[in-house]
Amino acid sequence: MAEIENRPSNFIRQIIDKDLQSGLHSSVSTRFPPEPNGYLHIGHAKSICLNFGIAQDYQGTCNLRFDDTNPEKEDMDFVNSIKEDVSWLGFTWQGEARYSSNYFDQLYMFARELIEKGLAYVDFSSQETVRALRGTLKEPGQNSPYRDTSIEENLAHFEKMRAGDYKEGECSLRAKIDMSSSFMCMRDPVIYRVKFAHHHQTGDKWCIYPMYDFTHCISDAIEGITHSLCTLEFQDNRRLYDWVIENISIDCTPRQYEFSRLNLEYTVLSKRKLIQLVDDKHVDGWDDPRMPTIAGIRRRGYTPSSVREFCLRIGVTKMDNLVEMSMLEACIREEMNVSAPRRMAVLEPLRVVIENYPEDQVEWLDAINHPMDDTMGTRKVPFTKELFIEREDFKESANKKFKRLVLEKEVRLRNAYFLKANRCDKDDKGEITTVYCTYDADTLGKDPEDGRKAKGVIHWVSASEGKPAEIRLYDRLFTVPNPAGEDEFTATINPESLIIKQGIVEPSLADAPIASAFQFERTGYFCVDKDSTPENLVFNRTVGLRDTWAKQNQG
RNA sequence: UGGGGUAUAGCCAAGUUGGUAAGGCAGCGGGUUUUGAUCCCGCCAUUCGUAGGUUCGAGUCCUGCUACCCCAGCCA
Repeated sequence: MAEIENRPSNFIRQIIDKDLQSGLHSSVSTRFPPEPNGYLHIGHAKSICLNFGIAQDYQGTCNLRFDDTNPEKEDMDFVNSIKEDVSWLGFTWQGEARYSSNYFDQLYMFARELIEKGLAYVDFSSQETVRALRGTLKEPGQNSPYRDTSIEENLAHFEKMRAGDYKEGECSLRAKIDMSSSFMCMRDPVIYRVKFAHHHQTGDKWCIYPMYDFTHCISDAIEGITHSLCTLEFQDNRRLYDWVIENISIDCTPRQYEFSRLNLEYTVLSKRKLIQLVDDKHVDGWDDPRMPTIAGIRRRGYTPSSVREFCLRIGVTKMDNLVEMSMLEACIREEMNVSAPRRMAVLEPLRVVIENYPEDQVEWLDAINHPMDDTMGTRKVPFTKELFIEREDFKESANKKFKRLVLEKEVRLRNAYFLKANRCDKDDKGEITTVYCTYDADTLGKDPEDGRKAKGVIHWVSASEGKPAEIRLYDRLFTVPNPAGEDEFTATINPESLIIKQGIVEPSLADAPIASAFQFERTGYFCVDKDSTPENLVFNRTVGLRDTWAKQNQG
């Protein structure tokens, strides 16, 4: 109960509260209704969390319904991936997954009912004519010459449509509403069209398919949906939704409410653009970790609970929005901070030789797996004469603000000893190749007795015992906050959205299972990519650690 | 004067009968720290798109204006 009280309310929950209090409804039923013509993305997650979250909190139900009225664009691969993604997010739909196509027979009969009431007619006008007669935003439309065909003839035509006697585009069934309506969707909308297409659910049974506006409301009513939640662009369509429900014989009155869709900075969330990114090979596929798809963010290392938390935090309103990426990142950092075991990994290795350390000695030092959680225990980390440190953690000279290794100065090697840099080698290009150091054997697990202080703490990995690993670092996919607003959004793709490092990781990481997650101390949260093998370890950086120092030094 | 919507901090967002602007993210100070992380402490809207009006009192009510989003698929 307390959990429910902690849920942020929103205008939809307030409507539900009222409907429950007034007795309009005694229980709540929602549905998540994707068209199986693409992969789900973080925007869908918002809708999923809304619909399933309401069902959970009000002890109601939420159906998964595939809005599959356009077979040419849909297929089973998409329905399967959608089921997988909804499940991954942690939600369970009521009963079996539904399909709008389950209702094709009923839909057909309701269409007949409309014809019988004189509220629908078969129009043989060409699509061009239909468009021309529809009028414009500011001018009313004109009636179709087929608008006054008799009910009997319309019934016969519709039957012939179903029988396959008419070609695609030859005619359509239109609701007879109002050609002068200020709502364009009410100007005698097409509700059935001819399509000789194979359907993934109904096969070749049908050659006419109902349109969204006719199908959705009826499907909701059939399923007993009380609150039908969709995005803002359907606000006008609500008039048609209500018109259909009012004019057919069905004893359920679902209500549609619209909320604003999610927009996320530095990415795109439209199906068309996502398809383009994949088809034009700007990314490696639907599950590329840079993609805002559920599959992509999952592979990137986001957890279901972090995505749910994000959806909770962004709220539900009717306001157009462009949410900052930092909102999403904060959710996964917060979770990983408490759950991810710490490890050491060097992304860009620089060789360190400890001159006063025995040649072939390997010391297995204890390292704590989590600074705030003793139950996560410890592990052994090998310490040897040659180590790798992060290239950016060493400078020949630096100012006081540089809390890392500097010639003649001392730092603490994380989980190990104090280390002092004596000199370094460079190649012909002036690039530092090796740093020669000495360590203080009396500083393991304690500070030096003479009170010396380390300039900082840096991570490291044994050169001989560490494992090479491919480390994939990701940056925003686009260089502008709102690529969708550009003339050609692909022109703003960030060429450095993926940077691959050949790093070295501590040996305990060698057998980490795919998808397992860690904090690589000082560099971020990482997970094992599906490409990873024992011979070729691959890690994805989910998100970096918060780095106030780097920010301040950017100017 | 087509219609439908939306305007509260850099971003997201509470604010429901008018009573004196929640919270989160980001940011900024300071403390702790063997992660420049975490954690802790403090700061961050005299003002709610704008101009008027009503009122003792307006983010909430009224009027005008402005900006932005959506609608002319046999897509959803």
